[in-house]
Amino acid sequence: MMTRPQRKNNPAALRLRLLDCAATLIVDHGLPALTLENVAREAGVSKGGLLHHYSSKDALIGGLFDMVVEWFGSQVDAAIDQEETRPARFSRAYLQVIANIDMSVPAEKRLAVLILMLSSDPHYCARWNSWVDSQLREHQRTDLSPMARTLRLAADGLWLSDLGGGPDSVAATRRDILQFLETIDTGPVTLTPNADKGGQ
Amino acid sequence: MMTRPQRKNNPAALRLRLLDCAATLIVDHGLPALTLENVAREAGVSKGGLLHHYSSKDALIGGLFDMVVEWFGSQVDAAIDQEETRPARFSRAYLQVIANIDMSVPAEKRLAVLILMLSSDPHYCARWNSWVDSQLREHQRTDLSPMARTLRLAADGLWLSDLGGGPDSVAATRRDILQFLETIDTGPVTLTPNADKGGQ
DNA sequence: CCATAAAAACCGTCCAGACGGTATGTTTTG
DNA sequence: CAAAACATACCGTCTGGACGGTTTTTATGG
Repeated sequence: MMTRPQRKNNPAALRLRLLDCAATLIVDHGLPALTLENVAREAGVSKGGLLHHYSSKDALIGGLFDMVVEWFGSQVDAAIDQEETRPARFSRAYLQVIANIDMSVPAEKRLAVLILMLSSDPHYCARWNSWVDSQLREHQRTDLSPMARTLRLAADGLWLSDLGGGPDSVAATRRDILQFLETIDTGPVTLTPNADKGGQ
Repeated sequence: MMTRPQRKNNPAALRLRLLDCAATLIVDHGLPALTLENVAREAGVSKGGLLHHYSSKDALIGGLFDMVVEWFGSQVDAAIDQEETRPARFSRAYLQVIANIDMSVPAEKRLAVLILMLSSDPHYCARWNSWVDSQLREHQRTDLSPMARTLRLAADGLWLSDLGGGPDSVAATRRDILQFLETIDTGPVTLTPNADKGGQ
């Protein structure tokens, strides 16, 4: 009755494992550690086996990118406020997901990979931007305010800080920041209309 | 009377040019483009010439790091609010410097390099963190608030966005964000003490 | 149920190119 | 002329990936 009759070799699982090992390698030992041999060894297969599923290193990285973006997207979707009308709905979820990342959990290390890829390859930068744009279009009613932007920027900063183990990666200070961001949320969101210094 | 009698070969200038070319290469073509050959060619010297001044690739990157941090530090110092008592004095300057970066100016591209280095090498992460820590210690009277942290986080996000040409790298939206951050600055900075949801 | 053939999954080896670095010149400067 | 500033040639290593072989799975037909 099982859909997968439990074969000895499980290609789908191996593909996942390959991506996970690649992510782990990058996070734990930096980008240069991402070699085909290392990934293959870590996943317990030969280089030939790896190249069978991902016909080139670029294909592997591309698959990794897709996986991470999809995972992040699903996390944000799950964290999105139910209240349809709440301002910065998407951006708040975006922040929550990033803020709640626990780098000690292997699966969540994946997200750190994204920063690496974004900062390394302009190509993935463009793909990431287009993803964010599409999400923003989807939530244009709630997430085009400067506050929403600020929330996302702070999230990105937190994200970056996570990677380097900066002072903001400590749980306590992180709670303070989230609390503060909540106050500016529920606070006076309307910009003072007498902002006159709008030069150019 | 001039201190540098205009020699045909100017080692000091070449060292600067080497670092600048390295930065430009990284920003324009990603980290993997940073090879000794590329840097040397871009700077118009041979690889031997490059290795004469920076005896290894690590030495080159280290010099690049030092240059960028020093440049950023001087920029922040110059942008620091004169008013001694103003809250988030340092963090606001930090934000201003990053927000005013014009990536079309070659010299300012250097800053983008920092992100790359921070996200690549834990070693430079630590050095950067220690720099920030020292600055924070220096401004502990004004820059330890959650708001100050938030300002810096948003600045980092903006910084990251600059690198990838994200939606927040546009000058107009950037002005909006800065304006918004100013409002939360002058607004009610005191946290509501009845924040009870401090679970975990 | 079994035989068998084909396709998919996987392995181990080898190679060309790139890259960091060395060693040894050659020119310029003081 | 001595030392610094550069150039040229070269080497060892690593890595991506091509290639042919081997095992496992699946499809087919009786």
